Amino acid sequence: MINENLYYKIELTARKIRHYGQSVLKSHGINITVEQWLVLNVINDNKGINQLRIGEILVKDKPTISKMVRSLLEKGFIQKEVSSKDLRHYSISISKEGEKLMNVVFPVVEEIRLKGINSLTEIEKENLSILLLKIQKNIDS
Amino acid sequence: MINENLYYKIELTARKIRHYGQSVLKSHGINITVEQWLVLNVINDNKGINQLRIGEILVKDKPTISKMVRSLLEKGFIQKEVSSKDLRHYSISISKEGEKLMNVVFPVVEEIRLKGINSLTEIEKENLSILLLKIQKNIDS
DNA sequence: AAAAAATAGTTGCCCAGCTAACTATATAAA
DNA sequence: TTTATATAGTTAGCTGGGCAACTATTTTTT
Repeated sequence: MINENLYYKIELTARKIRHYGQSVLKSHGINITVEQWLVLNVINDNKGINQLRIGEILVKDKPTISKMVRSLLEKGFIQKEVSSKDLRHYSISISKEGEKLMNVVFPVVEEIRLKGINSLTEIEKENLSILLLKIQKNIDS
Repeated sequence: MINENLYYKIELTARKIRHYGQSVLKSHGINITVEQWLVLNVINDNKGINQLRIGEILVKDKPTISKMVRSLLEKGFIQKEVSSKDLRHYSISISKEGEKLMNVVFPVVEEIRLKGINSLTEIEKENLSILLLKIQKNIDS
């Protein structure tokens, strides 16, 4: 049975997390997707970052980041200006609107994070992390 | 950092598995997606199944299954006929082409499965499974 | 200095997955 | 029996993510 397949369990868990996260954001009237939140978070941690670097951090490709940056820009949560040093780059940073949003979203994200992981001990979390990284490493090699 | 987030590790692992799986299928000249393979597999295990039930097994919604069934039908891998008992249902089964494909794909899927999981002990796999289900259960509750 | 290669980003096309609204059939209630 | 409700499936619109091909700037080679 497919449901006993370990890969499928990983995939399904990821999907449930995303789904749950999205529903909590929505219930708080927050108008961004989980993925957009991740991008916003990276930009917040790395003022003036360029798109390629965002992609490296989140392990997403250029077109994906391109589109997400555009939608965050349209929503007014970030700023994007051509880098003066190298005209191929853009320098991306959080806008004031974006900062306001971050403050609202942070506690909600914490609520989401706790919901699924709360009942795991530190050791369990560590184990889970190690096992996932082991699988990733096998695949990458 | 986002990369240390446990949710993100689960999500990233899932994405890497899918990506790797897709590339191996492609390298063997197999013209279906990983997701389509899952659907095909469920149909193969449950002759005459209807779409809703496929969705229940794979935890996917009706529109998703509807589209995937259509594309598998267009590729000639499955058959779809209205159920005589209840005209709202379709009865779906593998075609001869589909069976041929299954025979080709099975060993490839096994190769994919082993690549990531091979180095885990039975206990590790069991642990991983338990931890993932625990998270799912927390989220569902 | 001119040609070739590398880099950052965008666009277009396709599939997966979510929501909401819809059709059609079957079942339950009034 | 007619009306309401439940069920199976489809369609449409949106986002995420994958690939390939493209533009526009560097940087490297020759």
